[in-house]
Amino acid sequence: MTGYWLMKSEPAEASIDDLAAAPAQTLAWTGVRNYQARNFMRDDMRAGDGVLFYHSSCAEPGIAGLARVVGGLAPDATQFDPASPYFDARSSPAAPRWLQIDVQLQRKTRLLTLAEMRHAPELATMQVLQRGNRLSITPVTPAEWQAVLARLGQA
DNA sequence: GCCAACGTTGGC
DNA sequence: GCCAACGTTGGC
Repeated sequence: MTGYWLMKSEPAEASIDDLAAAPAQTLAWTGVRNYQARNFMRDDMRAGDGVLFYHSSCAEPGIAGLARVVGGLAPDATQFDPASPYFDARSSPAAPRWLQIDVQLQRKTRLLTLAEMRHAPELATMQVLQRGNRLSITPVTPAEWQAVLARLGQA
């Protein structure tokens, strides 16, 4: 049973092009500091799961590419680094609070903008579009995944 | 830069 | 356990 996810990243920090340029086109997804999103990584995300790579907090927010989870669940290294903006003084290697997981590029797509997503009736149920949603990782249903691929012309 | 919405913190 | 204050997210 393959799962599907939408993962938000600020392109100024990690864009789809950064993912494409990374070794093995794989990045450790660090910086998640929300328990619900962390629990998705810990409990529900599996190697092989599909990922919609979403650019947030930028001029043109939207889905910028497709990726997949490739495993590598581990304590998020940035929580122990005092120089990192993601440093968490209340975490410790003995009892890490935050996790990272490895994500590999599948392919870059045209930008499916947030505006277009909001106008697409078949995407209206997507959690990322719900009012007040702030989660950086949200589950995507198989129907929503297929609808996104269809809209990208890559079904 | 603004602001709505949400999660977390901490006093009680 | 409640809830007000605060900080963060993220679109606009």
